[in-house]
Amino acid sequence: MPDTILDRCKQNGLRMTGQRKIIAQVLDLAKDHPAVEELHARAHAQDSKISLATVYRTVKTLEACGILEKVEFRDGRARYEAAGRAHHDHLIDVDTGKVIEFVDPEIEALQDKIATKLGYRLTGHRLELFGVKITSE
Amino acid sequence: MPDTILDRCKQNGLRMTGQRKIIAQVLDLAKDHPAVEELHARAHAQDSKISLATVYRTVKTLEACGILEKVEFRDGRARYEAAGRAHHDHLIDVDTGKVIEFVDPEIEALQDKIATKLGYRLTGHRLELFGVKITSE
DNA sequence: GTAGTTGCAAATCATTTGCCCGGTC
DNA sequence: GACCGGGCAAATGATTTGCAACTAC
Repeated sequence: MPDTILDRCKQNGLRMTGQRKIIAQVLDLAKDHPAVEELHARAHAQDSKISLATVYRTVKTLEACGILEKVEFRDGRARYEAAGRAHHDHLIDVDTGKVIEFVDPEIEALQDKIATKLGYRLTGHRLELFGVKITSE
Repeated sequence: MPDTILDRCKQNGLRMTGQRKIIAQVLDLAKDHPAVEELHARAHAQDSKISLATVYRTVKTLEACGILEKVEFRDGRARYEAAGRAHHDHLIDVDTGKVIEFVDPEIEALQDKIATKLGYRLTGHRLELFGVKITSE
């Protein structure tokens, strides 16, 4: 079982204030991909003293530490997810906005192969598939 | 040789004003992926009467017509490229910001297969690889 | 004790829009 | 000539920042 966000913050020597603890917990519990505004709403529910600016500052700090990864879908808002988990990609339901995570070893290998062929070593990648549910019509 | 942006605008029954002609030409000549601000700079160089708002309105119109596709890299600015060309993906040089386009039939097929396995029919996709140039060290 | 954090409000940045004028079909 | 498109400046939405008060280490 991987460390919690809180653990990883401590490992990075971050000063753990009350608001950071709450934000870390919200992130740990989030099974979806909440935008910053949504993170703030959840954190604010635990402690009404947490400001939106603090949430923005915190996710930015955690991203800089490599604890979070920023993902941007098509709605102009940034979302964050825990980094360092097994790599995975996203399939986005264009009707509902629902995000489905998946991993496919074949496609991972292919991405590396392509980059190498082009003379590059990958430092990151992002694959987003947009689609509609197949209905048995 | 595919139609020019101007041709495709006419085919879509768009009213071709002077500013739209210039913007279409700038887009045809662009071999890179200029952000809107940059498109405006180039168009403005041809006719100093073209406003930024017009460029925004024009790219949005062309996107709605399926003439352009919006691509968003990691700097928060929207970029556009001609749609309807052969599908391709992007490799972004993390040191220089340079964008390399590539196509790989294997990865295209795999994307479809994965979506189908998950119960979806693809309506769009985006693959961005971030990497550093391999130097013969 | 002190440097790192926070809240609040004002500032930025990219993008959009209202309004009224001008040009295209 | 009607209607769409354009310029300008003000509005918007997401995110950032200056500053003074606060707090974890």
